[in-house]
Formats: sequence, C-alpha cells, structure tokens
Amino acid sequence: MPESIGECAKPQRRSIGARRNPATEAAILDAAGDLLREKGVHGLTMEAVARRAQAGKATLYKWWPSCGALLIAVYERSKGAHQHSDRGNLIDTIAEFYRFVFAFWQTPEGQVFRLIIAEAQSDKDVAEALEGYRLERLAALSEAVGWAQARGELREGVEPDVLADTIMAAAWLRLLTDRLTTDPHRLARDVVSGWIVEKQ
Amino acid sequence: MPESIGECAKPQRRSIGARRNPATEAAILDAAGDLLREKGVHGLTMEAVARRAQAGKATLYKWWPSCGALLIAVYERSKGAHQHSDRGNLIDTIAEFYRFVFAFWQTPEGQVFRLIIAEAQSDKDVAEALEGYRLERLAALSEAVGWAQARGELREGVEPDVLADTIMAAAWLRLLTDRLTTDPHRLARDVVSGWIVEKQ
Amino acid sequence: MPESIGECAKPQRRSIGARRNPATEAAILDAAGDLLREKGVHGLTMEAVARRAQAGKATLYKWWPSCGALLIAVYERSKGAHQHSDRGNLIDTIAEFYRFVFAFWQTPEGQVFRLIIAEAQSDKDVAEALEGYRLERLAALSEAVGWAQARGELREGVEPDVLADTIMAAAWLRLLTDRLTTDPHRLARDVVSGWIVEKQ
Amino acid sequence: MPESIGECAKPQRRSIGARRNPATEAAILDAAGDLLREKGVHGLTMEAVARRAQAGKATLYKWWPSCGALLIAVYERSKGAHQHSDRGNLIDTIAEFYRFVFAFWQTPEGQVFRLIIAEAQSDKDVAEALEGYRLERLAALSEAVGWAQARGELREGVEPDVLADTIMAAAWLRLLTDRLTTDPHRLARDVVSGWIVEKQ
DNA sequence: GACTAACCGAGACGGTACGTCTGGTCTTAAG
DNA sequence: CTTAAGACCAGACGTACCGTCTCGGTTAGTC
Repeated sequence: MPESIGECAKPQRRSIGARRNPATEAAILDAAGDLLREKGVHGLTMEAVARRAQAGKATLYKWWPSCGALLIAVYERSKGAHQHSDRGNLIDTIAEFYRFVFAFWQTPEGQVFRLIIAEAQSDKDVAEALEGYRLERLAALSEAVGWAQARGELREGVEPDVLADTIMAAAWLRLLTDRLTTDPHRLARDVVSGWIVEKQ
Repeated sequence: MPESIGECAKPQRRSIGARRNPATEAAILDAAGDLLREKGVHGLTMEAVARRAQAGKATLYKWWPSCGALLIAVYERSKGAHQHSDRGNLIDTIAEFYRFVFAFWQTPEGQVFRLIIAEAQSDKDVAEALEGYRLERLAALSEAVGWAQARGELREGVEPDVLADTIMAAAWLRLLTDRLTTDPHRLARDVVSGWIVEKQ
Repeated sequence: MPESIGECAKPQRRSIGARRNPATEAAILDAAGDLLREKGVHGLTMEAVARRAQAGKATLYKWWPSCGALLIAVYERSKGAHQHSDRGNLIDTIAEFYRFVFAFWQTPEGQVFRLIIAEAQSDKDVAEALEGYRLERLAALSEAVGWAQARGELREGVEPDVLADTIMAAAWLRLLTDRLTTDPHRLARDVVSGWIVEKQ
Repeated sequence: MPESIGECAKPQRRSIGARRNPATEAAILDAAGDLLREKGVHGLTMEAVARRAQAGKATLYKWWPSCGALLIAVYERSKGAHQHSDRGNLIDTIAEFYRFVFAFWQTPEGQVFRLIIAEAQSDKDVAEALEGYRLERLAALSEAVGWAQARGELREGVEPDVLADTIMAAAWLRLLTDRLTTDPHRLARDVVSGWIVEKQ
C-alpha cells in the first residue's frame, strides 16, 4: 500500500549507458543498510530495497542475486577490521580485541554480522563468503598471537593459529548467545591464561 | 463450502473433543521433520507442514505460533543429549563429547540444531529456548569437567564452568563453519591441554 | 489455554434436561441481532454469535442450520407487520402503508429485510421463507385494496391482487436501491392513481 | 520455491511490460464467468478465479479489488442492453421489453444480475455501480414510454419516467422472487393499462 | 434410585478463503 | 547494454470462519 507517492518528485537516476551505475549501487546499499537498521532482517527484502532505493528489481537481482549477497555487501561496506595492536602481553592484546569486536557487534552495522552467520547456515554462497572472511580475520589474530610467542610468552608447543581459533570461538559464542556485555578482559584471561608460561 | 466430502474416504484424525489430540501433534512433528530432511529449512513452511500432516493451519498456529517454535519442537523430539562418561582423564572425556556431538550434528536430525542457532539470531522466542538448552548442556559439561577437577587434574584456579564454556564454543564454531570433520581428540587436546597440570 | 479464568464468574446457562432451553434461544437471537446492528451482515457469523451468546456452536447449528436461517429468525422476532387501516380513499391508505414500511425499513431491525432479500438470491431456504412472507403481506395489502374496490373506487377490471403486486414492487425497488426517503404520498399517487375512477 | 516446473509445459501469459495485459484480463473474466455458471455465487472466489485463470492473486486484487467488482465486470461483459423498439402501442412495447429481460435474466449470464442486486445490499461499490446501470436503463425505458406519450396514448399528467419506474419495479420483483415465467404481455397490461387513455 | 436420552457450553479438528506480501521473471521505454 | 518502472505468476503468510466432532456435565422422564 504505497500510501501516497505524491511527495517523491525526485529527479531519479537514469541509466548512464551500457555500464554499471555507481550512484545506483550506492543508493541500493544505503537503502539496504537503512532497512536493516530500521526493521531488522525481516525488513531486508529485495522488494523493499528496490522501492526505497528507487531501483528496478531487475537491477537488484542482476548485481546481487540473493538476499544474502546483499547482506554481505552491506557488511563489507561497514566492517571495521580490527587492527590488532600489541599491548605488551597476550591477555591485554586479546582483551583489547574482544573490547573492539564486542563494541562493534553491538552497533547496528555490527549486528549484521550475526545475521550473516545465520544466513550462512542455509545459504551456500553466504557460507563461502563468511568462511573467507573468517580465515582472513583468523590470520590477523594468529599474527597477534605470534607476537606473544616471539616474546616467549606462550607455553611450549602452543600453535598460534590453534589458539586463535579458540579465542575466536569464544567471541562468536558470545555474539550468538547475546552475551556481548561479557567483560572483555576477564574473558581474555579465561581463554588465554592456560596457554602462557607461569609468571615467576 | 465443502458441502459433500463423500469422495474423501480418508480415515483422518478427527477432533477428540475439547482437548488437544496427541495424534495430531505427532503427525505435525513428523511432517515437519520430514520436510526439514527432504527440502531443508526453506521447505519448512507452515503451509507445507499443514498439508503434509493433513492438519488445519489453525491447528498448527494454535500450538506452534511460529516457524521457529516448530523447529524447536522438532529438535526437542530428536535431540540426543550426550551422557558424559568419565574416561579417566579430561582430554579423553572431552574428546568423547566432541565425537558424539559432531556425529549427531552431521545427521539430518542434528542439522536442525544449526538452523535453530540461525533462527535464534532474529527470533526472540527461539533465542530464549536455545539459551535454556545451552545452559542445560553447559551444566552437564561443567559437571564432567568437575570430575577432572576432583581428581586434581586441573591447574589451580581453573573454574569448570568457564572451561566448559570454552569447550562448547569450539564445538559451536565447528558446527557453524562446516568443520564437523575436525578430529575430536586433537581438538580436545588443543582446547583443554592448557588447563591441566603438567604430567610429571 | 484459559490462562486465568478468575474473572469469569459466569452463571452460564446449562442444560435444562432433554429439551430445548428457551433462555438459550433468546440469548442466541439477541446476540445475532446485536451483531447485525453493530457490525452489519458480515459481522453475523455463526462463530461470533456462538461466542457472544456463550453458546456452543453445535447448539447453534442444531436449531439454525445456516446463517440465513438465523437471519430469518432475527427478522421474524422484530418484524412489525403493518396493520392496514382504511383512510377513506386508496391513495391515502397506500401512502400510509408506504410511510410505515419505509420508516421500519430504515431502522436497524428493518434493514435486516433487505439482507434477507439478498440472501434469498442464493439460498433456497431463505428464498422459500421470504416467498411465504411476501405472499402473506401481499394478501393483507390485497385486502386493503379490496376495501377501495368495495367502495367503487377502482376502475372496472382492476384486480386487487394484481394492483397490490405493483404497489409492493414499487416499495421493494425503493428499498433495494436505497431510496427509502421517497415521499410516500407522492409515490402512492404515482403508482395508484391510474387505477382509480376519475373524480367528477 | 517452484524448484522444477518441468511437467507443466503451459505457455502461460507473462508480463508484457509495465502495462496491463489484455489477455490476462480476458482470462480472468472468462474464469469468473465459468465459475459462476458452474458453481454459482459461492463458487466465485478470488482464490478459485486466480487458480482457474492461471493468474496471480495480486493481479486479481490489483484490478478488481473485491468480489463484487468482479461480479460487475462479468455482467458488463455480457449484458445485453435491450434496444427498445416501438410496437405501435405502449402495452406491446412494454410486453416486448419484459419478454426480452425475462428471457435474458433466465440465462446464466443474466442470472448474474440478481446476484449483483443481492451483493449491492451490503457492498457500497456494487450498489453504486448498480444504481448507475439502473438509471441508464431507466432513461432508455423512459424514452420508450415517451414515444407513447408523443402519440397521445398516455392519460393526461402521466410522466414517462415515473411510469417507467413502476414498469421496472414490476420486472425486478419478478426477478427477485423467481417469477420470471410470468406472462410478459399480461404483466405489461396489468402494469400499464391504467395509464393509457381509454380506447373509444 | 438407577438409567437413559437429549441438551448444553466448550473448544479442538480438518479445511478453505481471505487479503497482503515477497520472490523472481519478463517487457517496455528512455538513455 | 543499462536503467527505472512495474505487470505478471506463484505461493506463503497469518487470520477468520466453516461445519463436524467429542467431551464432560446437566436435567427430565422412565423403569
């Protein structure tokens, strides 16, 4: 029920010829983001995005064949990849990581991530994109753990990527079970302290 | 206007009076489970369940107000709660746990669980049910970890429920990222070994 | 799931043995009438009547097998059959008749009549009941026309029942085309004056 | 998710661009007419029409927002407006009119008219459409009566449109009370003869 | 006094239609 | 070839009502 379309006397975007229109892409991603923020996942429908972005549905389907593809595109635009910084010891470094991602995941933009994980459970394409992103982040996290190892902080035999996996798993579990208010430093200690050498 | 239903000689379930018919419930959950197995999540629609179960849609909505509610009910019917058994040391105990859940999660029935986690990200009711289930399983896992603690296996200061949380997180991450083929024993060692006392 | 039945200390009508309960009948017809008045025809559903009258649906269907049957029953309870009175000449007599029925048909109770005519177009039982009622009223109207004939007011060859049919047709047409505000006396003259002898 | 529609090799109507498809309209009205003929009013549901016409329900609701609108559209397609012809005297002219409409109203197409009158009693839109149609036909009938008046056939003071109203009322009453087998000529005489000058 | 028979409120049941929504496909018309 | 627009078929959504059924309890009349 398009209540009244009287107000939209907008000089709409036309085609710019035989090539993709960046203004259209921006408008679509903006619309998708807004809808997600305002109405949640169930508000993010191809129909609604097309309407809000004043775009044709065919255009949408051409560039983002599924709803999950849109989801990923929206997330990629806003994802703030954490730049790990060495705090001198592993626990503080990981605590800082947790602090950052928990804060981000609590913003509307960050909330999209949990929806992507959800979507990935039944959409192969999204799963693939998610896996790529996960491995990328895992590598960065591994690197940060590597710093501690280089410092001789880790117990013998501990592999950075294995530990990184555990660190990441703890974060994901908090996200998926609505426990992002967990104290980051305490969580870092609970997850990591077993793997570092005894302080004399 | 079903004026004449003469042609349908089906011995269908009728009402058994002003109270719930268990046969109907069973038929509906059967149908829901079958649909999940055959067509995946997107095949699990209220419409299809009603059709397959030869049940009225009103009946469905009365007892399972949402698709998520059905999902939970289906899972609850089939969930094989792991009975933790003490294998003498924590790593073997946890390895056994991983072996069991990974195996179960790979069955069609178990696959429902990842869908529930997905659904929980946008359905408050499902989230609540899931959280209840998680806490229940966490308690059982905690208890198993407690056995090791009682044996003096754990390092000082390690709390069983905190460790259990980490153990569970690792399992969930494997489920959600399609890595259920991970070697259970190796994973158990990777997650747990930091928390047990050095063997002399 | 009657979460809390505390508030309903209802001294409801129970069975009074193996015979029809007049209180129930009254409650049902009251409810039906109220619903008609409040929500119009589309508000008159068996379901709603049963709910409002605190009656079982089976009870309803037992005594009034269809919605049309209820409609008729409601009308029969309230129908004010016009008692024709001779005003000394035919036009005034008919004008008085028109005045009465137009006034009645404009009341909520009277509005039911047009619904009955409507229902009769597709419900044989209602059609039958309506026809019976029409013939009864036609006879009464015929009698009134007969009074004028006895007075020598009618032109030669005019049969009272034929004229009565025409008089009634004019009234129905006004009812069905929402023209009940027509001036009764003028209408009476327009319909009848051709059939009475010239006044010298 | 119509995964595979291989078995239905039906060359269905697709969109013909951003404008109404006449083939679709025709298919829908055909389907509606057929359903009316085959199953009566209660068979004419939006659901069934969409199914039979192989049309989407949204398409139906877009162009015919209600069941009554469909009813009117079906009637308008088939209505045979009587072309009044002067038979030399009023009674024969009206008898011919009655003969024509009674015959038409007895055909399946014509039966729709009584359903429209019924529907009009509770659907404002249908009522409006019906009133427009009535006035149009009344004007045509009035004109025919006017021919007689021009010939000096009518008694002094008789207004053609008032008489036409009475003539029409008699026809409607026959339609609504299932008396379309009335002898047209006799009815014409019974309704009209009072209004024409005595033949010397 | 026990028993039968019908009545009554309640409400679950299998269905069907409603009117709305979204998904994808397609065509047009403009650039 | 791209764009906005939007018509089209399909079908799921959740609600409401249909008419049938069983329940558990009532009361009147019969044995």
